Amino acid sequence: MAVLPKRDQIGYRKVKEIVMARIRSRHWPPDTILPGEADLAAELSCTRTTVNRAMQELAEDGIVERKRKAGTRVLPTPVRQARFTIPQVRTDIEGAGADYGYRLLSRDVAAAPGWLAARTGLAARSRMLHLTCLHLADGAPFQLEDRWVDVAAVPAILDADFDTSGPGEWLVREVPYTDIDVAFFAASLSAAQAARLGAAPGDASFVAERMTWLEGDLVTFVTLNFRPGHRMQATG
Amino acid sequence: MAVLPKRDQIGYRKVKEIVMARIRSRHWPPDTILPGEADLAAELSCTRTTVNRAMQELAEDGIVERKRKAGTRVLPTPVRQARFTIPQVRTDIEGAGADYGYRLLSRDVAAAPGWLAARTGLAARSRMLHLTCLHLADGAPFQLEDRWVDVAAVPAILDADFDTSGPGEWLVREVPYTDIDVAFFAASLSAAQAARLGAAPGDASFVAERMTWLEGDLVTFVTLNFRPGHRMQATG
DNA sequence: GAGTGGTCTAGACCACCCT
DNA sequence: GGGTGGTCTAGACCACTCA
Repeated sequence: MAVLPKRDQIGYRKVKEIVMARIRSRHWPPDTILPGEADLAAELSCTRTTVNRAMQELAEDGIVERKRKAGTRVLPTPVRQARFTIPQVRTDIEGAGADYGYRLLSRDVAAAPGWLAARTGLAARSRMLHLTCLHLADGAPFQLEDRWVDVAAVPAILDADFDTSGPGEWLVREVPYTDIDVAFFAASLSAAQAARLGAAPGDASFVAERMTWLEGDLVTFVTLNFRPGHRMQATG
Repeated sequence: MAVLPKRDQIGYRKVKEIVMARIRSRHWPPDTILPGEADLAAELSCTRTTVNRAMQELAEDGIVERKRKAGTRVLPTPVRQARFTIPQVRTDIEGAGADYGYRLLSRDVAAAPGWLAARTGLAARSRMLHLTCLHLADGAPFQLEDRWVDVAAVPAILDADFDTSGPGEWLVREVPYTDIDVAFFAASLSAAQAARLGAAPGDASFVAERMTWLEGDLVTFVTLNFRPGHRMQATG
């Protein structure tokens, strides 16, 4: 992963480091307009291309802001972002060294309920496949999945078999998508949910809610209730 | 933001589109080894540099995997990642169009408790500043903050005044950092927490836990309890 | 050993946007 | 209008890794 500079050439990683150090040391305090790329390139004896790449990454990292004529400005509050891999339950469980298990709880076809249509812009009477299933880690309930799939967008879903593996895996394998919206929140488990997760009613559950889109049309909406105690890690 | 290609030149954005389309249409199914950069460049009549940039971004997006001698491979399950901006409570509240309010609840200096030392690698007797405060939106409790700051790492913290604005803002303004670890989970509110958040004991609260590091040394550890019902959005 | 991606140079034209 | 960043070309050398 780490690539060493060949000789004593200045690379874009080194440029990034130098600029970051100057920002952190307040040599370039917040709101400072940095020297132009050409000037920096001259100072560091490299080409503008190299400086450009470094600065573009700093902009992507939320450290600086760039505008054509205005130049590159140090952001007052680094708008740090964190990334996390979108939870894929089998991978999560096996990655933790546990055995993955799966059970289909229910399957039916129905019209989209009003709340779903309202939130996603679906036509109110859209035919949806509604599935609920349970994912297990080492035999213990881990995550409860409640999923809606638009039959019009994914006709083949009606013929798929979800008795032995979940719809998430099938969808990610078979259906293209262009955008994902994710939200996370906490909710108290209902009696029915708690029973399935082997927890107590009212226990706090970490919930992920995901909408998947293909060119502006909803493909699937899923609510994932994790067993109490689950943590999601991210790094910035 | 959107930059148009100047004439009918092929740009890296266009290359990305073309490759993505071929992957989505199964012209290049999962596990396919793509043609080398030089070949693609020839086919699309552009330089290898342009293809390289496109492929690097696809790799960063989790669409393909690249290895030097092995070439570029289409990932079976796109390892999509989502990003979110690290919560900054004042920005969150004001961004939602509400008035931001703040109250300091407690302030004391103490040795690091055992659980904290164990989790962060701090020396067990480190002197820490321990603060709790409340952030309000339109006058209503929004988030309860419980923060520990290493006095050795940030001596100036003892002289800072947190009566009218929170330690988060002070730290982000005054103290450099290199890494952040974030975790999210759900927890039931204790009676004391619930009273401060104007909620009921046992209500499910969304919790963010953040550790901030400077070159391997802990700067601050903070636990943020959001009022029940709070949602965190992200986009992939 | 040899092929593939990683990165840099040197130079150019252009789009955007502030003044 | 003019300066700054955005992007492309053409060519080169090298590092990594697989066979």
